[in-house]
Amino acid sequence: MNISDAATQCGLPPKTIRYYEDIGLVTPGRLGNGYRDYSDDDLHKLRFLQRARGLGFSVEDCRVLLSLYEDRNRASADVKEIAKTHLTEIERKIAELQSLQKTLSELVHACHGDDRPHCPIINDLAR
Amino acid sequence: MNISDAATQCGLPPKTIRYYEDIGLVTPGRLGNGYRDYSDDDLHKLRFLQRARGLGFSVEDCRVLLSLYEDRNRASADVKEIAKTHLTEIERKIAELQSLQKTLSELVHACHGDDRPHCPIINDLAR
DNA sequence: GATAGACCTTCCAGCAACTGGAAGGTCAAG
DNA sequence: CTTGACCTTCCAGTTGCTGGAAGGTCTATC
Repeated sequence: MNISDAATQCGLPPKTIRYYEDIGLVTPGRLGNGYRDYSDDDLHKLRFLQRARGLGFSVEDCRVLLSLYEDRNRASADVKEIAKTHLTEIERKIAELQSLQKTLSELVHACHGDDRPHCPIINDLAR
Repeated sequence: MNISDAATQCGLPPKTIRYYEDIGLVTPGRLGNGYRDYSDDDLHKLRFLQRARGLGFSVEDCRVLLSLYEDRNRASADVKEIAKTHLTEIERKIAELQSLQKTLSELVHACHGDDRPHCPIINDLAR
């Protein structure tokens, strides 16, 4: 299967799929004309990557997850550890954004938003 | 005032301050020996940038906010518009992260995390 | 005056994870 | 036999810094 069909199947753009090959995540075979040729196994890995990236795992996490995916003797503890660490990071980011959201929404509410120069947002930034 | 003192005053690393000069945000004067010399006005701008970046505004937003900060005839509506757009974006990110958080915490809970290979996390990624 | 250490300068490279575009090869249809 | 849609590689750009190298300057001490 060529790259654009593979792209359609896994939901990743061809550019991204080539990039994943560059960094050694999924290396397809090649046809005589030099075109990439994706096997079912390659497609499974690409879909796996698409899902894992969609859940916000870093590409390096994905690399490890992919190797665990392929390892029939993996310990689920290894997978869980990565996911837990990632989850903690997500929760940290949520808290950080919620704090920004609170401050910003207060400022936005306090600002009249008319044609006059007085502006609590600017005043807060300048304090 | 030299760059490392300015850095202490505004809470930004010297490298970042130089970078802001590179991209035309705050351009200090120079002493005879070529060293940067930060005025009070420069310091106000740097502190403004530090706050605005801390609230998650992009550097390009900061550039506009800084020009509004310096514009005595600004309309507060222009400031409010930028802040509102940014706020919306933050709220979008929070929602996105909360969705990831929900999915991931379910998966983490479902995974035994022992030395056996069975793993709901991997299974979900591979589905 | 020499020297050490702490500054300062510029410039170049790299991070994450792609994305866009150029230049050129290949293939199927009409 | 040409058109258009693929494919290939390679290089550059994105965001917002950050690290490091190579070299100049300043101050204190010996």
